[in-house]
Amino acid sequence: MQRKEFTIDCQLCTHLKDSLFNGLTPEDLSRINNHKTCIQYKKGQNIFYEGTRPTGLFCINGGKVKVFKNNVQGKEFILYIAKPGDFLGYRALLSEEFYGATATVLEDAKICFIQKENFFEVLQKNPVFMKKVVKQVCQQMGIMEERMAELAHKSVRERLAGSLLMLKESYGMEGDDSVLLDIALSREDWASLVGTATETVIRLLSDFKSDELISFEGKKIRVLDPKRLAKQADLIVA
Amino acid sequence: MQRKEFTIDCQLCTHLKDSLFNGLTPEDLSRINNHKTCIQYKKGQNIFYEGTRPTGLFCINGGKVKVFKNNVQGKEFILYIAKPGDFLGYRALLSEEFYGATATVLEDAKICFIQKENFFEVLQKNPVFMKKVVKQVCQQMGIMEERMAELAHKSVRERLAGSLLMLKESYGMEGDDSVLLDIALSREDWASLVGTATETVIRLLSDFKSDELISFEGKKIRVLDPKRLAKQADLIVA
DNA sequence: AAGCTTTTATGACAAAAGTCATGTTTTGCC
DNA sequence: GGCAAAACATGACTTTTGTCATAAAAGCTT
Repeated sequence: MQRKEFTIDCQLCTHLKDSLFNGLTPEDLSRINNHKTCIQYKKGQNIFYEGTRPTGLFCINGGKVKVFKNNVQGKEFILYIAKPGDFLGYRALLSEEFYGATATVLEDAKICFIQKENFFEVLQKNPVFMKKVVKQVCQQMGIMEERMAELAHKSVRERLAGSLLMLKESYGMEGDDSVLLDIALSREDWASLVGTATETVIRLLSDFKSDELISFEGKKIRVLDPKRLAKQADLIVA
Repeated sequence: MQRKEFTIDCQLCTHLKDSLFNGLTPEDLSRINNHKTCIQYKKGQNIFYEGTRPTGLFCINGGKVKVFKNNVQGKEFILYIAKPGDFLGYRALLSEEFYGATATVLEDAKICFIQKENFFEVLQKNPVFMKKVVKQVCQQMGIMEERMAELAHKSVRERLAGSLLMLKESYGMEGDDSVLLDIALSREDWASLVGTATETVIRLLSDFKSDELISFEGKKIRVLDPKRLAKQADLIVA
Protein backbone atom coordinates (compact mmCIF):
# COMPACT_ATOMS: atom_id res chain seq x y z
CA MET A 1 0.00 0.00 0.00
CA GLN A 2 1.55 3.24 -1.12
CA ARG A 3 1.81 6.24 1.21
CA LYS A 4 0.36 9.35 -0.25
CA GLU A 5 2.11 12.33 1.24
CA PHE A 6 0.94 15.92 1.23
CA THR A 7 2.41 19.19 2.39
CA ILE A 8 1.09 21.82 4.70
CA ASP A 9 2.66 24.61 6.67
CA CYS A 10 1.74 24.51 10.37
CA GLN A 11 1.69 28.31 10.40
CA LEU A 12 -0.99 28.25 7.74
CA CYS A 13 -2.96 25.31 9.11
CA THR A 14 -6.63 26.15 9.56
CA HIS A 15 -6.75 24.17 12.75
CA LEU A 16 -3.77 25.80 14.43
CA LYS A 17 -5.95 28.19 16.37
CA ASP A 18 -7.93 25.43 18.13
CA SER A 19 -4.96 23.14 18.56
CA LEU A 20 -2.55 22.73 21.43
CA PHE A 21 0.14 24.16 19.17
CA ASN A 22 -1.61 27.50 19.21
CA GLY A 23 0.59 29.99 21.05
CA LEU A 24 3.87 28.24 20.34
CA THR A 25 6.72 30.59 19.50
CA PRO A 26 7.44 30.83 15.76
CA GLU A 27 10.73 29.00 16.35
CA ASP A 28 9.07 26.14 18.20
CA LEU A 29 6.32 25.87 15.62
CA SER A 30 8.77 25.85 12.78
CA ARG A 31 10.78 23.18 14.51
CA ILE A 32 7.64 21.06 14.55
CA ASN A 33 6.79 22.10 11.02
CA ASN A 34 10.17 21.25 9.55
CA HIS A 35 10.35 17.82 11.04
CA LYS A 36 6.88 16.51 10.36
CA THR A 37 5.67 14.02 7.78
CA CYS A 38 2.20 14.42 6.39
CA ILE A 39 0.30 11.45 5.05
CA GLN A 40 -3.08 10.90 3.49
CA TYR A 41 -5.07 7.96 4.76
CA LYS A 42 -8.09 6.26 3.26
CA LYS A 43 -11.11 5.19 5.26
CA GLY A 44 -10.36 1.93 7.04
CA GLN A 45 -6.60 2.39 7.23
CA ASN A 46 -4.92 2.18 10.61
CA ILE A 47 -2.78 4.92 12.10
CA PHE A 48 -1.38 2.91 14.97
CA TYR A 49 -2.02 -0.35 16.73
CA GLU A 50 -2.68 -1.32 20.32
CA GLY A 51 0.37 -2.95 21.84
CA THR A 52 2.97 -1.23 19.68
CA ARG A 53 5.51 1.36 20.70
CA PRO A 54 4.72 4.99 19.96
CA THR A 55 7.37 6.87 18.05
CA GLY A 56 5.68 10.20 17.75
CA LEU A 57 2.59 12.28 17.77
CA PHE A 58 -0.18 12.47 15.19
CA CYS A 59 -1.93 15.70 14.41
CA ILE A 60 -5.09 15.51 12.35
CA ASN A 61 -5.37 17.99 9.55
CA GLY A 62 -8.45 16.55 7.91
CA GLY A 63 -10.88 13.66 8.25
CA LYS A 64 -12.01 11.65 11.24
CA VAL A 65 -10.38 8.90 13.23
CA LYS A 66 -11.68 6.48 15.81
CA VAL A 67 -9.48 5.29 18.66
CA PHE A 68 -10.67 2.01 20.14
CA LYS A 69 -9.77 -0.98 22.23
CA ASN A 70 -10.56 -4.52 21.15
CA ASN A 71 -11.53 -7.02 23.80
CA VAL A 72 -10.83 -10.73 23.74
CA GLN A 73 -14.05 -11.59 21.90
CA GLY A 74 -13.16 -8.97 19.32
CA LYS A 75 -15.72 -6.50 20.63
CA GLU A 76 -14.64 -2.96 20.00
CA PHE A 77 -14.99 -0.04 22.36
CA ILE A 78 -14.43 3.43 20.95
CA LEU A 79 -12.51 5.66 23.36
CA TYR A 80 -12.44 8.78 21.22
CA ILE A 81 -13.40 10.08 17.85
CA ALA A 82 -10.78 12.56 16.75
CA LYS A 83 -11.32 15.39 14.32
CA PRO A 84 -9.11 17.99 12.62
CA GLY A 85 -7.00 19.87 15.11
CA ASP A 86 -6.89 16.94 17.54
CA PHE A 87 -3.76 15.15 18.61
CA LEU A 88 -3.47 11.40 18.66
CA GLY A 89 -1.15 9.15 20.56
CA TYR A 90 0.15 11.59 23.14
CA ARG A 91 -1.20 9.57 26.06
CA ALA A 92 1.05 6.58 25.41
CA LEU A 93 3.94 8.87 24.51
CA LEU A 94 3.77 10.76 27.80
CA SER A 95 3.19 7.71 29.95
CA GLU A 96 6.05 5.94 28.15
CA GLU A 97 3.91 2.91 27.47
CA PHE A 98 2.81 0.98 24.40
CA TYR A 99 -0.31 2.15 22.66
CA GLY A 100 -3.34 1.05 24.63
CA ALA A 101 -5.64 1.36 21.67
CA THR A 102 -5.83 1.22 17.89
CA ALA A 103 -6.57 4.19 15.65
CA THR A 104 -8.50 3.69 12.42
CA VAL A 105 -9.61 6.21 9.86
CA LEU A 106 -13.37 6.73 9.72
CA GLU A 107 -13.37 9.30 6.93
CA ASP A 108 -10.46 9.90 4.56
CA ALA A 109 -7.87 11.77 6.56
CA LYS A 110 -4.77 13.91 6.29
CA ILE A 111 -2.52 13.43 9.25
CA CYS A 112 0.82 14.91 10.21
CA PHE A 113 3.32 12.87 12.17
CA ILE A 114 5.74 14.55 14.55
CA GLN A 115 8.68 12.52 15.80
CA LYS A 116 8.64 12.23 19.53
CA GLU A 117 12.08 13.84 19.90
CA ASN A 118 10.81 17.07 18.43
CA PHE A 119 7.64 17.00 20.47
CA PHE A 120 9.54 16.34 23.68
CA GLU A 121 12.04 19.06 22.94
CA VAL A 122 9.37 21.69 22.48
CA LEU A 123 7.60 20.34 25.53
CA GLN A 124 10.71 20.60 27.64
CA LYS A 125 11.86 24.02 26.73
CA ASN A 126 8.39 25.51 26.77
CA PRO A 127 6.70 25.36 30.18
CA VAL A 128 3.61 27.16 28.94
CA PHE A 129 3.08 24.51 26.29
CA MET A 130 3.70 21.82 28.87
CA LYS A 131 1.12 23.36 31.12
CA LYS A 132 -1.42 23.42 28.30
CA VAL A 133 -0.78 19.80 27.56
CA VAL A 134 -1.24 18.87 31.20
CA LYS A 135 -4.43 20.85 31.40
CA GLN A 136 -5.78 19.19 28.31
CA VAL A 137 -4.90 15.72 29.56
CA CYS A 138 -6.56 16.38 32.90
CA GLN A 139 -9.69 17.74 31.28
CA GLN A 140 -9.83 14.67 29.13
CA MET A 141 -9.52 12.60 32.27
CA GLY A 142 -12.49 14.39 33.79
CA ILE A 143 -14.53 13.53 30.72
CA MET A 144 -13.50 9.92 31.02
CA GLU A 145 -14.49 9.81 34.68
CA GLU A 146 -17.90 11.06 33.72
CA ARG A 147 -18.20 8.52 30.96
CA MET A 148 -17.13 5.68 33.21
CA ALA A 149 -19.82 6.55 35.72
CA GLU A 150 -22.36 6.56 32.92
CA LEU A 151 -21.21 3.20 31.63
CA ALA A 152 -21.58 1.87 35.14
CA HIS A 153 -25.07 3.05 35.90
CA LYS A 154 -26.92 4.28 32.86
CA SER A 155 -29.01 2.14 30.54
CA VAL A 156 -28.03 1.65 26.91
CA ARG A 157 -30.92 3.87 25.87
CA GLU A 158 -29.64 6.68 28.07
CA ARG A 159 -26.09 6.24 26.87
CA LEU A 160 -27.08 6.25 23.22
CA ALA A 161 -29.08 9.43 23.69
CA GLY A 162 -26.08 10.88 25.50
CA SER A 163 -23.73 9.90 22.68
CA LEU A 164 -25.97 11.55 20.12
CA LEU A 165 -25.87 14.75 22.14
CA MET A 166 -22.14 14.49 22.65
CA LEU A 167 -21.45 14.11 18.93
CA LYS A 168 -23.84 16.99 18.36
CA GLU A 169 -21.38 19.19 20.25
CA SER A 170 -18.42 18.22 18.09
CA TYR A 171 -20.01 17.51 14.73
CA GLY A 172 -23.33 19.27 14.81
CA MET A 173 -24.21 21.50 11.86
CA GLU A 174 -26.99 23.81 12.94
CA GLY A 175 -30.01 23.91 10.68
CA ASP A 176 -33.17 25.96 11.11
CA ASP A 177 -34.68 23.83 13.74
CA SER A 178 -32.49 20.77 13.93
CA VAL A 179 -28.85 19.72 13.90
CA LEU A 180 -27.21 17.40 11.41
CA LEU A 181 -24.43 15.26 12.85
CA ASP A 182 -21.73 15.64 10.26
CA ILE A 183 -20.19 12.25 10.85
CA ALA A 184 -20.99 8.99 9.15
CA LEU A 185 -20.90 6.18 11.66
CA SER A 186 -22.09 2.65 10.98
CA ARG A 187 -24.53 1.09 13.43
CA GLU A 188 -21.61 -1.05 14.52
CA ASP A 189 -19.55 2.05 15.29
CA TRP A 190 -22.41 3.49 17.32
CA ALA A 191 -22.55 0.23 19.23
CA SER A 192 -18.82 0.41 19.94
CA LEU A 193 -19.15 3.98 21.09
CA VAL A 194 -22.05 3.30 23.42
CA GLY A 195 -20.81 -0.07 24.59
CA THR A 196 -23.58 -2.35 23.41
CA ALA A 197 -24.58 -4.74 20.64
CA THR A 198 -25.24 -3.59 17.09
CA GLU A 199 -28.80 -4.92 17.12
CA THR A 200 -29.59 -2.94 20.23
CA VAL A 201 -28.38 0.26 18.60
CA ILE A 202 -30.46 -0.44 15.51
CA ARG A 203 -33.58 -0.96 17.60
CA LEU A 204 -33.02 2.09 19.79
CA LEU A 205 -32.18 4.42 16.92
CA SER A 206 -35.31 3.32 15.18
CA ASP A 207 -37.21 3.97 18.43
CA PHE A 208 -35.76 7.45 18.56
CA LYS A 209 -36.75 7.93 14.97
CA SER A 210 -40.32 6.80 15.66
CA ASP A 211 -40.44 9.23 18.54
CA GLU A 212 -39.22 11.96 16.17
CA LEU A 213 -36.17 12.67 18.25
CA ILE A 214 -33.90 12.05 15.28
CA SER A 215 -34.11 11.34 11.57
CA PHE A 216 -31.79 9.58 9.18
CA GLU A 217 -30.10 11.45 6.38
CA GLY A 218 -28.07 9.03 4.30
CA LYS A 219 -25.52 7.61 6.70
CA LYS A 220 -25.84 10.59 8.95
CA ILE A 221 -28.25 11.41 11.73
CA ARG A 222 -30.20 14.58 12.26
CA VAL A 223 -31.07 15.53 15.80
CA LEU A 224 -34.60 16.89 15.74
CA ASP A 225 -35.31 17.38 19.41
CA PRO A 226 -32.23 17.81 21.58
CA LYS A 227 -34.29 18.65 24.65
CA ARG A 228 -36.34 15.50 24.63
CA LEU A 229 -33.23 13.55 23.72
CA ALA A 230 -31.56 14.99 26.81
CA LYS A 231 -34.44 13.71 28.86
CA GLN A 232 -33.84 10.26 27.40
CA ALA A 233 -30.20 10.59 28.28
CA ASP A 234 -30.81 11.35 31.87
CA LEU A 235 -33.01 9.20 33.95
CA ILE A 236 -36.37 7.61 33.48
CA VAL A 237 -37.62 8.70 36.91
CA ALA A 238 -36.81 12.36 36.35
CA MET B 1 -16.88 18.73 64.21
CA GLN B 2 -13.43 19.45 65.51
CA ARG B 3 -10.39 19.07 63.28
CA LYS B 4 -7.77 16.87 64.77
CA GLU B 5 -4.42 17.93 63.43
CA PHE B 6 -1.21 15.99 63.52
CA THR B 7 2.36 16.67 62.53
CA ILE B 8 4.72 14.86 60.26
CA ASP B 9 7.88 15.82 58.45
CA CYS B 10 7.72 15.07 54.72
CA GLN B 11 11.39 14.12 54.80
CA LEU B 12 10.61 11.45 57.33
CA CYS B 13 7.35 10.27 55.79
CA THR B 14 7.33 6.51 55.23
CA HIS B 15 5.53 6.96 51.95
CA LEU B 16 7.87 9.54 50.46
CA LYS B 17 9.77 6.93 48.50
CA ASP B 18 6.72 5.69 46.58
CA SER B 19 5.19 9.11 46.18
CA LEU B 20 5.46 11.67 43.41
CA PHE B 21 7.39 13.87 45.84
CA ASN B 22 10.24 11.40 45.83
CA GLY B 23 13.20 13.02 44.14
CA LEU B 24 12.26 16.58 44.95
CA THR B 25 15.17 18.76 46.00
CA PRO B 26 15.41 19.29 49.77
CA GLU B 27 14.40 22.92 49.28
CA ASP B 28 11.32 22.05 47.27
CA LEU B 29 10.33 19.36 49.69
CA SER B 30 10.75 21.66 52.65
CA ARG B 31 8.69 24.29 50.93
CA ILE B 32 5.91 21.74 50.67
CA ASN B 33 6.57 20.55 54.18
CA ASN B 34 6.46 23.98 55.77
CA HIS B 35 3.22 24.99 54.18
CA LYS B 36 1.13 21.92 54.67
CA THR B 37 -1.67 21.24 57.12
CA CYS B 38 -2.16 17.71 58.37
CA ILE B 39 -5.53 16.52 59.55
CA GLN B 40 -6.90 13.30 60.94
CA TYR B 41 -10.18 12.09 59.49
CA LYS B 42 -12.58 9.51 60.81
CA LYS B 43 -14.27 6.89 58.66
CA GLY B 44 -17.17 8.43 56.80
CA GLN B 45 -15.84 12.01 56.77
CA ASN B 46 -15.51 13.78 53.46
CA ILE B 47 -12.30 15.27 52.16
CA PHE B 48 -13.80 17.20 49.27
CA TYR B 49 -17.06 17.39 47.39
CA GLU B 50 -18.01 17.10 43.74
CA GLY B 51 -18.81 20.50 42.29
CA THR B 52 -16.63 22.54 44.62
CA ARG B 53 -13.48 24.45 43.79
CA PRO B 54 -10.17 22.79 44.61
CA THR B 55 -7.81 24.87 46.69
CA GLY B 56 -4.97 22.46 47.03
CA LEU B 57 -3.66 18.97 46.94
CA PHE B 58 -4.24 16.15 49.42
CA CYS B 59 -1.52 13.67 50.23
CA ILE B 60 -2.52 10.57 52.14
CA ASN B 61 -0.28 9.63 55.02
CA GLY B 62 -2.48 6.90 56.47
CA GLY B 63 -5.83 5.25 55.96
CA LYS B 64 -7.92 4.72 52.85
CA VAL B 65 -10.14 7.01 50.84
CA LYS B 66 -12.67 6.38 48.12
CA VAL B 67 -13.20 8.89 45.33
CA PHE B 68 -16.60 8.55 43.70
CA LYS B 69 -19.23 10.17 41.56
CA ASN B 70 -22.88 10.20 42.48
CA ASN B 71 -25.42 9.93 39.71
CA VAL B 72 -28.87 11.47 39.67
CA GLN B 73 -30.52 8.49 41.36
CA GLY B 74 -27.89 8.65 44.05
CA LYS B 75 -26.03 5.65 42.72
CA GLU B 76 -22.37 5.83 43.51
CA PHE B 77 -19.51 4.89 41.23
CA ILE B 78 -16.07 4.58 42.77
CA LEU B 79 -13.35 6.00 40.54
CA TYR B 80 -10.39 5.28 42.77
CA ILE B 81 -9.50 3.94 46.13
CA ALA B 82 -6.53 5.89 47.42
CA LYS B 83 -4.01 4.63 49.92
CA PRO B 84 -1.03 6.11 51.81
CA GLY B 85 1.39 7.79 49.44
CA ASP B 86 -1.35 8.65 46.94
CA PHE B 87 -2.32 12.16 45.93
CA LEU B 88 -5.89 13.31 45.77
CA GLY B 89 -7.46 16.15 43.89
CA TYR B 90 -4.68 16.93 41.45
CA ARG B 91 -6.84 16.18 38.43
CA ALA B 92 -9.25 19.05 39.06
CA LEU B 93 -6.40 21.28 40.14
CA LEU B 94 -4.46 20.78 36.92
CA SER B 95 -7.47 21.01 34.66
CA GLU B 96 -8.60 24.14 36.52
CA GLU B 97 -12.07 22.75 37.01
CA PHE B 98 -14.31 22.03 39.97
CA TYR B 99 -13.99 18.68 41.61
CA GLY B 100 -15.66 16.05 39.48
CA ALA B 101 -16.03 13.64 42.36
CA THR B 102 -16.36 13.36 46.11
CA ALA B 103 -13.72 11.87 48.41
CA THR B 104 -14.80 10.01 51.54
CA VAL B 105 -12.71 8.27 54.15
CA LEU B 106 -13.08 4.48 54.15
CA GLU B 107 -10.71 3.78 57.00
CA ASP B 108 -9.54 6.41 59.52
CA ALA B 109 -7.04 8.55 57.70
CA LYS B 110 -4.25 11.05 58.17
CA ILE B 111 -4.08 13.44 55.30
CA CYS B 112 -1.83 16.40 54.50
CA PHE B 113 -3.16 19.35 52.59
CA ILE B 114 -0.87 21.38 50.36
CA GLN B 115 -2.11 24.78 49.17
CA LYS B 116 -2.26 24.93 45.43
CA GLU B 117 0.12 27.90 45.26
CA ASN B 118 2.90 25.87 46.78
CA PHE B 119 2.18 22.86 44.62
CA PHE B 120 2.12 24.97 41.46
CA GLU B 121 5.32 26.76 42.40
CA VAL B 122 7.22 23.53 42.85
CA LEU B 123 5.64 22.21 39.67
CA GLN B 124 6.70 25.24 37.70
CA LYS B 125 10.27 25.53 38.78
CA ASN B 126 10.90 21.82 38.65
CA PRO B 127 10.51 20.32 35.17
CA VAL B 128 11.50 16.87 36.33
CA PHE B 129 8.68 16.87 38.86
CA MET B 130 6.32 18.18 36.22
CA LYS B 131 7.33 15.38 33.91
CA LYS B 132 6.69 12.82 36.63
CA VAL B 133 3.27 14.26 37.27
CA VAL B 134 2.41 14.15 33.59
CA LYS B 135 3.62 10.59 33.31
CA GLN B 136 1.56 9.56 36.30
CA VAL B 137 -1.57 11.27 34.98
CA CYS B 138 -1.17 9.62 31.59
CA GLN B 139 -0.62 6.20 33.12
CA GLN B 140 -3.75 6.71 35.17
CA MET B 141 -5.54 7.59 31.99
CA GLY B 142 -4.44 4.35 30.40
CA ILE B 143 -5.87 2.46 33.35
CA MET B 144 -9.13 4.32 32.98
CA GLU B 145 -9.31 3.50 29.29
CA GLU B 146 -8.93 -0.15 30.12
CA ARG B 147 -11.58 0.05 32.80
CA MET B 148 -14.00 1.85 30.50
CA ALA B 149 -13.68 -0.89 27.92
CA GLU B 150 -14.37 -3.46 30.61
CA LEU B 151 -17.43 -1.59 31.83
CA ALA B 152 -18.67 -1.53 28.27
CA HIS B 153 -18.29 -5.17 27.41
CA LYS B 154 -17.65 -7.37 30.42
CA SER B 155 -20.30 -8.98 32.57
CA VAL B 156 -20.71 -8.03 36.21
CA ARG B 157 -19.24 -11.37 37.21
CA GLU B 158 -16.12 -10.73 35.15
CA ARG B 159 -15.78 -7.21 36.49
CA LEU B 160 -16.16 -8.30 40.09
CA ALA B 161 -13.51 -10.96 39.64
CA GLY B 162 -11.34 -8.32 38.02
CA SER B 163 -11.85 -5.89 40.88
CA LEU B 164 -10.88 -8.54 43.41
CA LEU B 165 -7.66 -9.13 41.50
CA MET B 166 -7.04 -5.41 41.14
CA LEU B 167 -7.39 -4.78 44.85
CA LYS B 168 -5.18 -7.78 45.43
CA GLU B 169 -2.39 -5.86 43.72
CA SER B 170 -2.74 -2.82 45.97
CA TYR B 171 -3.93 -4.32 49.23
CA GLY B 172 -2.95 -7.95 49.09
CA MET B 173 -1.14 -9.42 52.08
CA GLU B 174 0.48 -12.60 50.96
CA GLY B 175 -0.21 -15.66 53.12
CA ASP B 176 1.06 -19.21 52.64
CA ASP B 177 -1.24 -20.07 49.86
CA SER B 178 -3.68 -17.22 49.66
CA VAL B 179 -3.85 -13.45 49.79
CA LEU B 180 -5.85 -11.38 52.27
CA LEU B 181 -7.21 -8.14 50.85
CA ASP B 182 -6.33 -5.68 53.59
CA ILE B 183 -9.25 -3.39 52.94
CA ALA B 184 -12.69 -3.47 54.49
CA LEU B 185 -15.29 -2.64 51.88
CA SER B 186 -19.01 -3.01 52.39
CA ARG B 187 -20.98 -4.92 49.79
CA GLU B 188 -22.35 -1.57 48.76
CA ASP B 189 -18.82 -0.25 48.15
CA TRP B 190 -18.00 -3.30 46.09
CA ALA B 191 -21.12 -2.61 44.05
CA SER B 192 -20.05 1.00 43.51
CA LEU B 193 -16.62 -0.12 42.47
CA VAL B 194 -17.85 -2.72 40.00
CA GLY B 195 -20.78 -0.67 38.76
CA THR B 196 -23.69 -2.88 39.75
CA ALA B 197 -26.36 -3.38 42.40
CA THR B 198 -25.54 -4.40 45.97
CA GLU B 199 -27.66 -7.55 45.74
CA THR B 200 -25.81 -8.68 42.66
CA VAL B 201 -22.47 -8.30 44.44
CA ILE B 202 -23.77 -10.25 47.42
CA ARG B 203 -24.88 -13.08 45.19
CA LEU B 204 -21.71 -13.20 43.12
CA LEU B 205 -19.38 -13.01 46.10
CA SER B 206 -21.26 -15.87 47.67
CA ASP B 207 -20.92 -17.76 44.36
CA PHE B 208 -17.19 -17.15 44.40
CA LYS B 209 -17.12 -18.36 47.99
CA SER B 210 -19.01 -21.54 47.12
CA ASP B 211 -16.55 -22.12 44.31
CA GLU B 212 -13.73 -21.67 46.83
CA LEU B 213 -12.23 -18.80 44.89
CA ILE B 214 -12.44 -16.53 47.94
CA SER B 215 -13.33 -16.69 51.61
CA PHE B 216 -14.62 -14.09 54.04
CA GLU B 217 -12.52 -12.98 56.97
CA GLY B 218 -14.48 -10.51 59.06
CA LYS B 219 -15.17 -7.61 56.71
CA LYS B 220 -12.24 -8.55 54.53
CA ILE B 221 -11.89 -10.99 51.70
CA ARG B 222 -9.26 -13.61 51.19
CA VAL B 223 -8.38 -14.56 47.65
CA LEU B 224 -7.88 -18.31 47.61
CA ASP B 225 -7.41 -19.00 43.93
CA PRO B 226 -6.19 -16.03 41.89
CA LYS B 227 -5.72 -18.13 38.78
CA ARG B 228 -9.26 -19.40 38.63
CA LEU B 229 -10.46 -15.94 39.57
CA ALA B 230 -8.55 -14.56 36.61
CA LYS B 231 -10.38 -17.00 34.40
CA GLN B 232 -13.65 -15.66 35.76
CA ALA B 233 -12.44 -12.16 35.07
CA ASP B 234 -11.68 -12.80 31.47
CA LEU B 235 -14.18 -14.37 29.21
CA ILE B 236 -16.51 -17.29 29.43
CA VAL B 237 -15.47 -18.63 26.05
CA ALA B 238 -11.75 -18.59 26.80
C1' DA C 1 -28.58 -6.94 77.59
C1' DA C 2 -32.06 -4.70 74.98
C1' DG C 3 -33.24 -2.18 71.32
C1' DC C 4 -32.07 0.26 67.35
C1' DT C 5 -29.80 0.72 62.94
C1' DT C 6 -27.13 -0.91 59.37
C1' DT C 7 -25.44 -4.51 56.70
C1' DT C 8 -25.86 -8.88 54.60
C1' DA C 9 -28.66 -12.35 52.61
C1' DT C 10 -32.34 -14.62 49.79
C1' DG C 11 -36.44 -15.17 46.90
C1' DA C 12 -39.55 -13.74 43.32
C1' DC C 13 -40.17 -11.21 39.62
C1' DA C 14 -39.56 -7.80 35.78
C1' DA C 15 -36.92 -5.35 32.68
C1' DA C 16 -33.02 -4.77 29.89
C1' DA C 17 -29.97 -6.31 26.80
C1' DG C 18 -27.47 -9.97 24.34
C1' DT C 19 -27.58 -13.71 20.96
C1' DC C 20 -28.90 -16.18 17.02
C1' DA C 21 -31.37 -16.77 12.88
C1' DT C 22 -33.00 -14.86 8.96
C1' DG C 23 -34.28 -11.53 5.67
C1' DT C 24 -33.84 -7.07 3.33
C1' DT C 25 -31.46 -3.19 1.68
C1' DT C 26 -27.48 -0.74 0.39
C1' DT C 27 -22.92 -0.37 -1.27
C1' DG C 28 -18.88 -1.27 -3.77
C1' DC C 29 -16.82 -3.26 -7.54
C1' DC C 30 -15.81 -5.56 -11.98
C1' DG D 1 -25.95 -3.42 -14.71
C1' DG D 2 -25.28 -7.28 -12.11
C1' DC D 3 -23.13 -9.72 -8.42
C1' DA D 4 -21.12 -10.22 -3.94
C1' DA D 5 -20.34 -8.36 0.32
C1' DA D 6 -21.45 -5.48 3.83
C1' DA D 7 -24.72 -3.02 6.44
C1' DC D 8 -29.20 -2.67 8.28
C1' DA D 9 -33.41 -4.59 10.13
C1' DT D 10 -36.56 -7.59 12.70
C1' DG D 11 -38.28 -11.53 15.35
C1' DA D 12 -37.76 -15.07 18.82
C1' DC D 13 -35.59 -16.41 22.56
C1' DT D 14 -32.27 -16.60 26.56
C1' DT D 15 -29.49 -14.69 29.89
C1' DT D 16 -28.17 -11.25 32.82
C1' DT D 17 -29.09 -7.93 35.90
C1' DG D 18 -31.90 -4.78 38.52
C1' DT D 19 -35.73 -4.11 41.70
C1' DC D 20 -38.59 -4.89 45.47
C1' DA D 21 -39.88 -7.34 49.50
C1' DT D 22 -38.58 -9.55 53.41
C1' DA D 23 -35.71 -11.61 56.72
C1' DA D 24 -31.54 -12.74 59.25
C1' DA D 25 -27.25 -11.23 61.15
C1' DA D 26 -24.03 -8.01 62.84
C1' DG D 27 -22.80 -3.56 64.96
C1' DC D 28 -23.75 0.29 67.97
C1' DT D 29 -25.56 2.84 71.71
C1' DT D 30 -27.48 3.50 75.93
